[in-house]
Amino acid sequence: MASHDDKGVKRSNMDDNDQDSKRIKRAENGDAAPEKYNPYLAHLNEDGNGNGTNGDFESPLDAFERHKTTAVQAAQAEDSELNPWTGQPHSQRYFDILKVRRDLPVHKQRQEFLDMYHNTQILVFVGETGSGKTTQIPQYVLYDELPHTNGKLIACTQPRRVAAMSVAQRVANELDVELGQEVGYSIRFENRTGPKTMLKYMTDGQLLRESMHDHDMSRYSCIILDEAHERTLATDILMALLKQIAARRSDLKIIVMSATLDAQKFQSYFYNAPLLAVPGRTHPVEIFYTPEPERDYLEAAVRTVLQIHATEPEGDILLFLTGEEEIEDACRRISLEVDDMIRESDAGPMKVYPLYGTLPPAHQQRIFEKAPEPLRKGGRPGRKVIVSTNIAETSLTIDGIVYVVDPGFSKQKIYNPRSRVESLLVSPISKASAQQRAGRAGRTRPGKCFRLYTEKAFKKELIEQTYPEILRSNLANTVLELKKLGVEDLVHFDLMDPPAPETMMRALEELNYLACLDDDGELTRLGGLASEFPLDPALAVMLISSPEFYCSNEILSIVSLLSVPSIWVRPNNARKRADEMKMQFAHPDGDHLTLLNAYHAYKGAETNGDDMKRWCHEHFLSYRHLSSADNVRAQLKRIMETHDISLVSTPFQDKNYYTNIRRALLAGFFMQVAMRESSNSKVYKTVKDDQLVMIHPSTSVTSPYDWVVYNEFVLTTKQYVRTVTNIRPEWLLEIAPVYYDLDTFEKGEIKSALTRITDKVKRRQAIKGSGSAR
DNA sequence: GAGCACTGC
Repeated sequence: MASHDDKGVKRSNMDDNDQDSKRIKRAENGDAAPEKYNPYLAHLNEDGNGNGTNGDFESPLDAFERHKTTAVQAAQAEDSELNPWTGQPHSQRYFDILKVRRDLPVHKQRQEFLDMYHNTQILVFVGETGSGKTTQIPQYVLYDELPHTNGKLIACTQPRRVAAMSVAQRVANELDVELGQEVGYSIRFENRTGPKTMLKYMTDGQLLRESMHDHDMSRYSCIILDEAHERTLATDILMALLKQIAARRSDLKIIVMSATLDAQKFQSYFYNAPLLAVPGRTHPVEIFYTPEPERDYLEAAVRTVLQIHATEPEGDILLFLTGEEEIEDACRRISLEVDDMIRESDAGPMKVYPLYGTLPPAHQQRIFEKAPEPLRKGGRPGRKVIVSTNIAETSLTIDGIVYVVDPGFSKQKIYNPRSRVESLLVSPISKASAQQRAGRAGRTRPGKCFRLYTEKAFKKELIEQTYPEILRSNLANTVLELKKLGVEDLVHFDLMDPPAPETMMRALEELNYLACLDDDGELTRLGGLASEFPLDPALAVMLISSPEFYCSNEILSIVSLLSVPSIWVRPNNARKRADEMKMQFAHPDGDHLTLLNAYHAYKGAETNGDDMKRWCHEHFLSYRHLSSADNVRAQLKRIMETHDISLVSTPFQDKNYYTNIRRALLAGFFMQVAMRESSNSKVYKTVKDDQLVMIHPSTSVTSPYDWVVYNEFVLTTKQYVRTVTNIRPEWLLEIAPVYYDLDTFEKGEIKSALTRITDKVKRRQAIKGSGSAR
């Protein structure tokens, strides 16, 4: 990100300078001059991409006054022959889309929106699905902010990349401009904006990253936070930051957009900002509850789907379950039962589709296939049922769903600051989630939602909103970001839902041990550097320290591989072969080293000119995740280069090649170390936390030493440490002397083991010393 | 001898 961000900063300065000179010129000519005072339009003549447009055109916008425009004025400009932003003739498609846009619920309230926008700095906007807020509001702002007059951009954030990309494309079409020109988007790995860009869709995390180098967000005149009700970590931090920035920058406007449920909360958080609500456009959904609680929700879910198929009219079904295994199981059971139904009672055909995030994209696409035809002419209609995780609640919308089956559970991340463990737990959903799920049935016509819990449970037991991410996460990364963002006082940083003090303390403690924060809580040089990387602090510190261990190239690869989903593919019907393939890459001393071997093999085959998709398939490796790791690696490498972190390797023939890497792992992960309970035991105890753990069975470590460093702690049926590598305990005292300071170490087996080792090392050194003296 | 809800930088 460093390189293109640098460009971004330079560019915006250029624009500003450009703008200044134009502004002066404009002042000389007086306000009426319709001359080309538009820095964006000026490029049309220069860069050769302007299709020969003449920048000297009379735009209806010339008569507009910033923050004083009306809906009528804007509509007239939109109706004109020539595009007011580019001077190009409007296409027929433009007018076709314009007609549709004017039919959106939000359109009726354009003037009302402008009146409010003109009179406030912060505005809360509430619009349900189908209101058109994501595409229209930024355009209404565009016609009022007139970015060509001050060179500042309008930003609209989204929690997900796909949304930022697809909405930007849609709005570019609506404005009849080319994507990446006047309208663009910016997401990790892809910046499709240019010197002419006025409206920029971006991920919330991307705006947060940007603001680390521009604390006032000075490039923007208006920032729109969309889908704020989702309460992502990035959105929560942005809201608190924007509250502060708004006090410093009276010229910055902020719009917070949300679905209805929590609107008042946003309003009061932003000093009782005015609120505008626009109805959505959805069909009614009838809700059914079970009279009695269900003992086995999976069984009940399968039964309900079959019952819908047998008794309800045509229409597709969406069933929400919690995870891959459960979904595959349910799909099998439904398919079997439907076969029986067809044989026994002449039911229509039903196609069953699983849907979850780790499913390859090509398989995900299958859910959009049409429902099957009746088995014979005039037979009972066919339908499809999609069995999905929460991914269908927000990320993916499927048209044609008429029936939703909601057992009321989802897997949620929870964080326990005491044990410092993040884990996934099947938990009851919130009322807001239940409503969102039900809404999925009413997108194309009136639908039905079957809740597999009682109405009483819905009212009394479900919480209103899912807890925001900030309350469910390890905040080490966030605290580091905030320090870099210049937030001095974390305790009084005005977050909408402040996390537990213990979570904050844990994060500060962790960053202090990593030497990212000093004892006064101030950002150190290392901390500043670590915050430049889009990584967890431990990974960043490991990467920054790796040149000292002569293996930064290798650690860079390992860090990238640890930053993407698992590269190992293990299909249910070929587990044994997959495990055998993995053995080819296995390094006896560590899973980190095994990952590295697989990556090197991958790069080798690539250089060989092999068909990489095929190669990966043959070797049971995920092409998707390996190429994504490659992408991450390139980004991290750029950041290392900009900060003069050298890329070095120990020669592969050197006997210390792997030892150096194993030692470097400890530079970041010295807090994630476990010691074997006794020499024959399979049980390990984690350092300082004293958790009893086993090594995850997926490991390739054949003969575990008494000490291992681990990448993650997973809590499932048992407590496991996953991705482990053998280490020598004396390295700990050498590489992390503060954390392993025996004077402050709590009494126990680990302390005594470490004490024995120190003594041994001392003795050895004494012998060596006396030996050389002789 | 297990199993990755979902995002994001």
